[in-house]
Amino acid sequence: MKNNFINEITLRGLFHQCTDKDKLTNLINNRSIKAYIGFDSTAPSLHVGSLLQIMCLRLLQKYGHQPIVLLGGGTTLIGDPSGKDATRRILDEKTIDENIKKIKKIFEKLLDFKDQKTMPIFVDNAEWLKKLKYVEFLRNIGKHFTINKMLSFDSVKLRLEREQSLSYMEFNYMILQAYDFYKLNKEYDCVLQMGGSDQWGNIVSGVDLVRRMNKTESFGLTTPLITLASGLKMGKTEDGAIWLDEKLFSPYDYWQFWRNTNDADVKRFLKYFTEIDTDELEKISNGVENINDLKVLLANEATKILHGEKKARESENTAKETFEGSGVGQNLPIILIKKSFLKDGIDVVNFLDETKILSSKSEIRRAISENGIKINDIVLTDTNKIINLNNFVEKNYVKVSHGKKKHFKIKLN
RNA sequence: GGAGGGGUACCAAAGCGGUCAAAUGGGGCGGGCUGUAAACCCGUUGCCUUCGGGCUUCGAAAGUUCGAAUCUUUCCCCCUCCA
Repeated sequence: MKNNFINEITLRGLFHQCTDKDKLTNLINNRSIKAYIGFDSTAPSLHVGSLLQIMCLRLLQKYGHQPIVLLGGGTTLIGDPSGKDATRRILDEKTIDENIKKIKKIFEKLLDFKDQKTMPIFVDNAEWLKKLKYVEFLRNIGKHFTINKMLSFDSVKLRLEREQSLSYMEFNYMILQAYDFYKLNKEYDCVLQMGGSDQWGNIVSGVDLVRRMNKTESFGLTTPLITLASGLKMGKTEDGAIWLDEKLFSPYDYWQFWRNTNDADVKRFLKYFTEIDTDELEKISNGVENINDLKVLLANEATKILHGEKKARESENTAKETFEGSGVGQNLPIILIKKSFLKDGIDVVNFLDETKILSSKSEIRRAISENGIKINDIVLTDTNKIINLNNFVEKNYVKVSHGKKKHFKIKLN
């Protein structure tokens, strides 16, 4: 029974909890609604950690509802204490604005803009938050919040229990987020706020505030917190972030990320991150002999959603050529270096340094001594090997590999 | 405002005059096994090097000393308790 949004997210395992599931189900069966999710604008791109929420928005559109994407220029200035041990780095407004612009572009790829009725609405809460007057705000909004209750929310409680400081600024975050919902409810008739389960407290506060201020019922719905089989949070590590912006993380790398999913996670991820019908999925995963085929399916579908069909195919082919044949994948990242640089021949260390594949000469030497560098698929052992124009005569590129998975084509310009 | 504790590499955390480019754990990277998986095992993890070494790092600056992450002074930042 996938006749509505709630059923489908439930089947896909995206449903965690809802303020009133029956009533909300009833509502969405009767009319098209608007629902919002707020996204952090602390980085110039979203990463896979936000993807689950975005999938929810896509499903929302599928069932004829309209998503509101809130890019939190206002709340980002404050910093959400949820799930954070320490105070976040506070960004300046200019950076946040730039981030918002870039993040919008990503949504343009991920959401559907064709149908006027379900076309996403972008809002920036800086618009209203920055205009707030303190005393007025305290009198009108602040009176609806009790400290007693606020202290009971996990985001606050945990910080206090661990005796980690929580600034007054951060403490106010949930009020501002609640205020966002109130505003969106009032001005856009937005009746649903969604988010990760860590947002529950903030969301419920919003639902409460809407009831008190606008005298209407609104709903909150959360998705489960996705952890990997390894226990790690998805896409959360600082340097290993899987960015959705292709400038930061190429489609091929993105494809590879999904292709390398842990066995234990594949079936779940197919439900979360692809839009293959759940019954269909059941059949496919039961019928498949080699789990790697499922990983390829996942990689293809997930890449398709973000980068489009063509990029997905290209990535698959490149991967096939690179890993299954001894050939060179067509779409391996290409690195250009100046012809003049090689004119007189140069030792590999400097050659590799010029490609910027590794970040220092020490690292290059180390990699070579660990047998981690291949030139045209031959392990490089000699640090003094000379690379010159002759290496580019036969083919117009040299293939350089770092480890088993990172391959590059070096071309001259 | 008063009293105390602290800032060490990507992160956590030891070191408290030389043997410290800095223990250990996590993370990262490479190798092995394998299935481009997990688990496990091994190596590696500041920069440069003619591979002898050289150079710059332990919040910032100045100083003591033959010699400082370690001692002194000033400054900046963080935390805890009291008012």
